[in-house]
Amino acid sequence: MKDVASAAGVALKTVSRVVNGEPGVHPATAERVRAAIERLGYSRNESAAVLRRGRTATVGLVIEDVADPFYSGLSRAVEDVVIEHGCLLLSGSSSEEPLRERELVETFCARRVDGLIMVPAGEDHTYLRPELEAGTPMVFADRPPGAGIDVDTVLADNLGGTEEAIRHLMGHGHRRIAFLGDAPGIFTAAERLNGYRQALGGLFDERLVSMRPPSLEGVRADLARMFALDDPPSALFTGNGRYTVTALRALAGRRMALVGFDDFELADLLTPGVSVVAQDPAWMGRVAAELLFRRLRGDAGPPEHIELPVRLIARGSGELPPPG
Amino acid sequence: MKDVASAAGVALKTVSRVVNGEPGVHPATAERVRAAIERLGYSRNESAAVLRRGRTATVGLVIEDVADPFYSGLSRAVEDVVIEHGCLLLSGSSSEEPLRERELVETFCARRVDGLIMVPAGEDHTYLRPELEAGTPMVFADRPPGAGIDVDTVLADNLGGTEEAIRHLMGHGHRRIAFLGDAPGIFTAAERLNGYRQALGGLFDERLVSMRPPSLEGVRADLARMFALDDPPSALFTGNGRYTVTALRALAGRRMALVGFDDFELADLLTPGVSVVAQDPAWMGRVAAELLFRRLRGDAGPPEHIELPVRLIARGSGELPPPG
DNA sequence: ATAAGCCCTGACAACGTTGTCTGCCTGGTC
DNA sequence: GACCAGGCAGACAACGTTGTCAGGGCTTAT
Repeated sequence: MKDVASAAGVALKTVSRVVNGEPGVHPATAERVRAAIERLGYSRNESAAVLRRGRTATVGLVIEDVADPFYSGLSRAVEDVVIEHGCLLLSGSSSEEPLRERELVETFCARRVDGLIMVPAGEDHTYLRPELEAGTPMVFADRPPGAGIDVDTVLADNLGGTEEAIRHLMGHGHRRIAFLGDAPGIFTAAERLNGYRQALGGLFDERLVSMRPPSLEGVRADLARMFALDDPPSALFTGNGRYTVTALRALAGRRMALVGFDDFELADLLTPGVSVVAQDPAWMGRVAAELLFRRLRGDAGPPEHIELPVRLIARGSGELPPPG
Repeated sequence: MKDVASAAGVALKTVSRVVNGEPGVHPATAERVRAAIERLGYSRNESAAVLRRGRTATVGLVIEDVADPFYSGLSRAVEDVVIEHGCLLLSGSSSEEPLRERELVETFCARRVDGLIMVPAGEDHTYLRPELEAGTPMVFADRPPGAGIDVDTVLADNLGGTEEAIRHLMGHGHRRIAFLGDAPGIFTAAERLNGYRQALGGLFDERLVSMRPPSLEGVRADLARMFALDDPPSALFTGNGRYTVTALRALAGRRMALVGFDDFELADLLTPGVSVVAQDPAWMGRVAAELLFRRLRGDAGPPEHIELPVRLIARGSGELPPPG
């Protein structure tokens, strides 16, 4: 910038003014400066600008795993909103590890992101308090923060969606419905289990519930255990997209009624088509990002808790009758 | 930091030393400083550190679309390597628009990323020259840069993989094999078309080639046109994962030999299983990122051009015989 | 002709760090 | 007891930008 200034024969500040499009610069001077910029291939050092201005025009996003279609869809939507607002996105995957979540958040904060969108992995977010008090807006998506922290959240209707799925299966004659999902420490898994339990009422049977990390072997073993019961399940509810796919693979062609939480590509092309409770990750991302930018524009209202509806898509697998 | 210094009763510089783990600080003093840091909830302002040190510990990644499984897999691998090296990842999706690619790159450069990994959307990358001369290392992944720019690239064996796929179909008796792929301006699409052409030799027929953006309607129309020929295709080669899925949907259950480029989730669960030429996006991302960090460590050798092998996975759809 | 006012430009400090250099103080040695 | 070495701490400048304020020239009105 100094070089540009001397090349154009003006002062540093004038170059700064031109670069920032500030008014009060003679058009001819501005043109001369622009020419010098072009000639020298100058590009402003954002770090210095950030240091001086205090705003980084950067938003941090912590998700569980970009490679998971649910989160990559959410990511993309967040990114689009962020870019629209002239900002950039720093993102990181926590791999469902609370420590990595925390490291990511702290690194983002050290870089002074203007705001943070996160899908939490841990259950304790009190470490965020200093940052929150410092005024960094945060939005939790997909899962709420742990106890003691109250910030904006955007969740799906996990409970209602699961209830609807279970009632759908019951409507097709099923009474023995198994539940396959993530560890109960994960909010969405716990919430979906609640929905399952509520919808089943007295039909609930502990032995038909499997909550564990989604490995093919594990799911296979748990299914085998359930099928060995005197009164085995006639239908299956899977707690998220990964489980649905894993379960389909573990079933190995065995025909069985199934409804999964989360829609996924090709669900319609399998035989039978896989019925799902669909949420819209892009919508969730967009809503979360827009909420964040509202905060950045100064909206200081009380924390908002948004719940996005989900919808049941019947494709065949959920409409199979029980055997016999 | 100033506050921490006065709280601990030491000079600014001493705090800086403690924060950076520099030697030459008395353990007791260091402890006092750490306590003050803890008490005040201090966290270093990275922007200032970056300004002073000149390195941002940030890597930029430009891909086509994070929501695409191929790129999200690549993204995740890049992210892991980047984090491993203590850096952070700025990422953006170009949506296959050269202008957006350029904007992203320029924004990343203005933020002084230490290095750049990109899947280019445009065909002209001369705009990168100033940045390259300024010493910012770059690695192109999946597609090479446009003419006149020679930098590190990591590509898949598009040509060989496609040849293998076509020969596989021919080995099962097919002579009329259609090609469905992206616009020929996209490197991978053009390269795969070359492989198709070479493998077919004299059997090549212009009328069995469709290259266009991947919309269901478009693919459907092109397939209908081909099926209406006197000598319609008996097999289909699809030029990437999106086309494979779109084609499966457009075929609407019509049984037809098919091999697609790119593996995808559930390919094995469809009936018949979908045979594919699989590349490994995570591998590509890892290789690209590691190459970048080698450059960052000072390796100044000539640009490397790495080609990753692909492999044909036969699952059934590629082994269907021609009708009759 | 002088004063007032406006438009444009420039000097300077500050943002929060880190690199360099200098200096103090302690402890050991002759 | 004096000197030297080495460990530790601090003063100061610099990174590249932007906000503040002051000033110079030109126009316009009195």
